[in-house]
Amino acid sequence: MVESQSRNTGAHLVYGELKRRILSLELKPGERIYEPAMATALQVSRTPLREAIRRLIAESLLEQQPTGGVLVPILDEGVISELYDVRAAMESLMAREACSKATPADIANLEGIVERNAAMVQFADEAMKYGMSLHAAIADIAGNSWAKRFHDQISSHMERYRHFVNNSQERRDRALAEHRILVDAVASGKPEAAAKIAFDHVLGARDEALRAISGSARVIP
Amino acid sequence: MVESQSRNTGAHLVYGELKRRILSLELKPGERIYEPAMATALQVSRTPLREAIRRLIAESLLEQQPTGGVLVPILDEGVISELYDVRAAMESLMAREACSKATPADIANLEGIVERNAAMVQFADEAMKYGMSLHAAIADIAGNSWAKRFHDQISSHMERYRHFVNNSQERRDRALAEHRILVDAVASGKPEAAAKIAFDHVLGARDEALRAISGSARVIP
DNA sequence: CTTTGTACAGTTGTATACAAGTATAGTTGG
DNA sequence: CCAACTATACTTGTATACAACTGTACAAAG
Repeated sequence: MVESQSRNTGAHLVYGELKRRILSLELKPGERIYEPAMATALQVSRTPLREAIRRLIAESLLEQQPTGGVLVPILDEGVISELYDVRAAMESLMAREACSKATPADIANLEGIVERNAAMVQFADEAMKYGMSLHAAIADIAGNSWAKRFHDQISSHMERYRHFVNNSQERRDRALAEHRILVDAVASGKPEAAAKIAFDHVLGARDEALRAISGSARVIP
Repeated sequence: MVESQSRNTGAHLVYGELKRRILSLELKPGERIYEPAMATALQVSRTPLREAIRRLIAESLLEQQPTGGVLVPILDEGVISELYDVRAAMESLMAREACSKATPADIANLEGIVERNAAMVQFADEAMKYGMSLHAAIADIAGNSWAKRFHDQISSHMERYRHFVNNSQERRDRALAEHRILVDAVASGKPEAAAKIAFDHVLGARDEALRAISGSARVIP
C-alpha cells in the first residue's frame, strides 16, 4: 500500500501529501480544490500539482466535475459496501492462488503472523496491523500484481471510512479465528476452501462495519 | 468500457488517441515515448500530452522507468493469466450481486441477449460482441461501480492480447452454453451458483487463450 | 418582481521558456 | 588497450505567462 519508491520529483511528493490529506479527512469530503491556492500552500507551481491531482482523479481519490472543478469525493454509505465486496473478491482470489504457490517457508511465515496476531488480539491497533500484514503476505505469495494493485487501491479508499468503524473485541476474536482457518486452508492446499473463507471473512467485516455506521453517526455529512 | 463523455479538453482527446494506439499495438510494446516528438505528432503542446501520459501510467497502459522515460509495456504471457484471473473474480462478484438485484425486466433483457447470441454463434465477431454486452448488462444490474471500473480496466488491457487469441467454434458453443446456465442462475436467484459459473466460465476462456498462445506465436517478441 | 443580458472576477486549460537531470560519445590518462 | 572522466546533445521536470471558460453579481427590460 505504501508507494514503493517514488521518484524524487515534486509531483510525487505532492501526490503523497494530497493523498495523505484526503485519506485522513484533513481535506474534507465535498471540499473543492483550487489550484492556485493549493499550489502556493504546498509551495510548488501548478504544473506538478496538476499532475498529482490528475493521478488522484484516476484513482478516484478526487473527482472531476463536468464543469471543470475538482472535488474531494463525499463519503457515501453505499460505496462502503461496494468497497468491501470488491476487496472480498480480491482477497478471495489471492487466497485461492496462494494455495498452489505457497512454499513451506511461506506457510511458516503465515503461521507466524497469525501467532503474533493472537498474542496481540486485545489491542485494536496491533490486531489491525497483523491482519493487514497477513493479507499482504498472502498477496505476495499469490503474486498476482493486478489483484494486488486493485486491493491496494480499495484499501486506500477504505482509510477514509475507518474513523467511523470501531473494531470490537468480539470482531477481533472472530477475525483471528477466521485467519487461523484461512491459513490452515492455504497450508493444506485447498483453494476452494481458502477462497470461500477469505470471501466470507471480508463480508463479515463488511456487515459489522455497516451495522456500526448505520448505528452511530451519519456518514454523509 | 467506452469513455462516458470526455470533456472536450485536448488532454482527453490525446488520452483517447494514445490509448487507442496502445491497445491496437500501433504503439509497439517496448517502444519508448518521447514527449516532444509525440506532442508535435499529435499537434498539441507537451502539457496536455503529459497529462494524458500520466493518466495512462496510472492505468498501467504506460510504464514509467525509474530513470524517467516512459515505455509501452511489453506483452507478457504471465500477465495474461493474471488478467483473466482478476476478470474472473470481478465477473463472479458481479454475477453474484446481480442475483439479488435483477428485476424481471433485467432478466428478460439478459435472456434476449443470450438468444441473439445463439443466433450468431457461428460468427466470431458477433458472438464476441454479444458476450461482452451480456457481461456489461450483468455489470449494470450488479451496480457495483468499483467492480465495473476494475473490470473495464482489465478488459482494456486484454485488448492488447486479443490478436493472439483465436476464438474457436467449439469455444463459442461452450461459451454460449455457459452463458445460458449463468443467466438461468441469475434468473432463479442463486448467487453462489451464478458466482461459480461466472468464475469457471472465465477460467475456461483463460485456459483456452493460454493454450492458443503457447501453441502459436511467442507473445514476448 | 422576474427574467434576460452583460460585465467582471476568478478559475481551469494550454503553450512556452527555462532548469535539472540522463545517456552517449569522445578524449585523456593510466 | 582499457578505464574513467568530461563535454555535449537531448531528455524530462518545473515555472510562468497567456487564452479560454465558468459562474456570479448587477443592471436593464419585460
